[in-house]
Amino acid sequence: MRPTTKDLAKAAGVSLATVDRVLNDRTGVREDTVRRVSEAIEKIGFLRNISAANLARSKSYRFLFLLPRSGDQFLAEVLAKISEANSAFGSEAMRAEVAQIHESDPHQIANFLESLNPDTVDGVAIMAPESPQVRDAKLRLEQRGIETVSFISGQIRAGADLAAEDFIGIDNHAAGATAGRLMGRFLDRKPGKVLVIAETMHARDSLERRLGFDEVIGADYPYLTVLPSLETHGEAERTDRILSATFARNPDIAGVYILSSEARVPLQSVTQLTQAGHRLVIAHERTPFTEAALLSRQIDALITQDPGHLVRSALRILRARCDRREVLASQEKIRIEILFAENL
Amino acid sequence: MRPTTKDLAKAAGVSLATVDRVLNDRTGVREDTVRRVSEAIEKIGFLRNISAANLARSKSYRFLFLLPRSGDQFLAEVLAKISEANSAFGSEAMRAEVAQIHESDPHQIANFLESLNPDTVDGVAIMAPESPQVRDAKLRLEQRGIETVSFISGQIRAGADLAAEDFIGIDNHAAGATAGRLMGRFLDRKPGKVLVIAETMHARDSLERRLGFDEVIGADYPYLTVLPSLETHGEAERTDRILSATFARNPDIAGVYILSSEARVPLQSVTQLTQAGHRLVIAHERTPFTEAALLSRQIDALITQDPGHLVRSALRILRARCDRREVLASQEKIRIEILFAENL
DNA sequence: ACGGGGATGAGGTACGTACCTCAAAAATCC
DNA sequence: GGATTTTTGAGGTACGTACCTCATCCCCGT
Repeated sequence: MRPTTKDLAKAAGVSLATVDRVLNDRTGVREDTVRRVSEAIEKIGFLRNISAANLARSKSYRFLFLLPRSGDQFLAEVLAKISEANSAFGSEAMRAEVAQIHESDPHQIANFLESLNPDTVDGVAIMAPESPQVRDAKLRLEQRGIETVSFISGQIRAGADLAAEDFIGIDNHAAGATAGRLMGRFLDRKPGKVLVIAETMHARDSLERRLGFDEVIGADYPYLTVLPSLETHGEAERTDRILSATFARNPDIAGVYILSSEARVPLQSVTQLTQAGHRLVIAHERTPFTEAALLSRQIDALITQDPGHLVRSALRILRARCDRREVLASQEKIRIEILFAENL
Repeated sequence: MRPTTKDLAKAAGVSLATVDRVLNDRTGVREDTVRRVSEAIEKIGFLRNISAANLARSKSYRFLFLLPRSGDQFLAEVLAKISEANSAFGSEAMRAEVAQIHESDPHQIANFLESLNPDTVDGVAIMAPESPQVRDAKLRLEQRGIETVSFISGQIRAGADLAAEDFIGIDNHAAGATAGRLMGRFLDRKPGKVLVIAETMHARDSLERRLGFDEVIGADYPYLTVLPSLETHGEAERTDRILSATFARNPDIAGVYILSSEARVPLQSVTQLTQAGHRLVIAHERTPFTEAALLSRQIDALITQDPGHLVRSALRILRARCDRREVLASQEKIRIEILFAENL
């Protein structure tokens, strides 16, 4: 049997009340006594029963996902996983809600965060481009007792030694490098051009992917030329236009790297402009669309992160923070997955 | 506030005692009343508070991993993750233990399973080659109220429609196919031979990987010749011998696929016999050794499954079975991961 | 209308922890 | 040494569920 607070009290030679005072950081306990209890905790291997504690406290956790409004399929997957997590974690007294805000306006995001009430929300997972306003708002949230994490994008600095728990998502530089490696190895060893298509290059995520991509190509596949990034702005017409122009000017494009999460618009143009899949295409994120494209060989490889894992990880980390508990780092590491038709 | 049994009783117009009888499948309730309670459950969205239930029952879950004795590094990783899971799930009243048995003797395994006591063990994750004896022993265990799952290897039939919860691990056919795809795309499009090295081809896992590998190579890269599988039996000396002989006879080996989980022995031979990494090497499982080999370019790609995920998945599935709960299928799907130096 | 038996209700205790009150003991101060 | 403050103990209630007992009710067949 696991030792209980009663056992702990006996082992420490104090009463239950004092054990409670020590465990919950209440005042009015001599330092000496605290030490005796702490030693007893070590000695008998006492572990607080969190279920019982939450029951007694009748505590439940309310978390919020702050997501952009943009309607791409990857975001839809994330939303689906959030509602899935809600039913899965339902019996554990956690509830996740969603708020969607225009990502382009840092002020609006900051205002929204400012308006959150610690009585209504225990933690927020924020998916938003980094900006000083949002960073400040996050700090203030934490001061007011609301836990926060950066979700998928918007970390302060990738590759820095920021704790895994502060940012939930992949290292975009590494993701770009992985794309670069695949591109380099899949293409024949002869000169050619590589096209990079993004929704916008203003997002740090896109920049980092591009950087990682270029690094690998530059170092190991110097015979490949990576063209300047084309920006679709999510508009089908514009995409068609600039892609036809680019393909016309560069008949020797051997590979295409679509680095934004919405591959649909650019891929449709690329497919039209290219004969019978003889151009290597690498894209990001698994959605019903990209999955189908992978199976029909319109896409050769997909670099993804698991939205279900992202969501659950965010919830587990927020919850651990609320409980002032450690998380299992290896479980929360979001992997850069590579998908072919074979390992879908 | 989440509805409690009290609310449920009120909503169903019955007493707490009857609610309890219905919820816990006790006898002495009219069918009609059961229906009324069930309807009330739907109506008010009642969800049993599992923490409170386990607390009341003072139930804790004791699970067992039955693993082979063989000391390869992948197994060591699994063992490490089991002890990690023990500390992570410690506060949730689950404990995982390990028993290691010679995998070669189905009788011994069956005997061991037979000896398990439902009072001591709630569930077992079994990693063992399939055999009629073990299959029977599993059935008997389940009859005696001990839950079982196949772990990593030993599933009855891969690709069949067996529920995800019965087998925890990757589809080895797909893993082999993924290796085949990588091999085919990474090699230049010119004739060459591919060497396949296994510890033994008697295991179904190895056979399936080989099958998947051959299928892809045969279909899409007909100019490649896959040599018969070499078996190392885990012996360094023997491996050295047969590999030098094979390389001497086949100077045009362009790629090597090491399909067993212990890549160390064959890789050391391959490295010695090959000049400066101009031979493509694909291996399985991430271990300290293969990781280092990937970084030093002795291995070009690694196909892996996450041991931490395997362990946690096994525990979650066993636990859900004990609680007669559904699992979140998407969380328990073990992915076939592809690793390069870039996405380690 | 009666007995029998199954169905139901009322109420209790327990699980391990949180949080409260009040009294008693111990340490501190002057 | 006495008064004051701080620390500690004892005991209670609560959380949501499980599991137990006993009393009562209703329905059935006769």
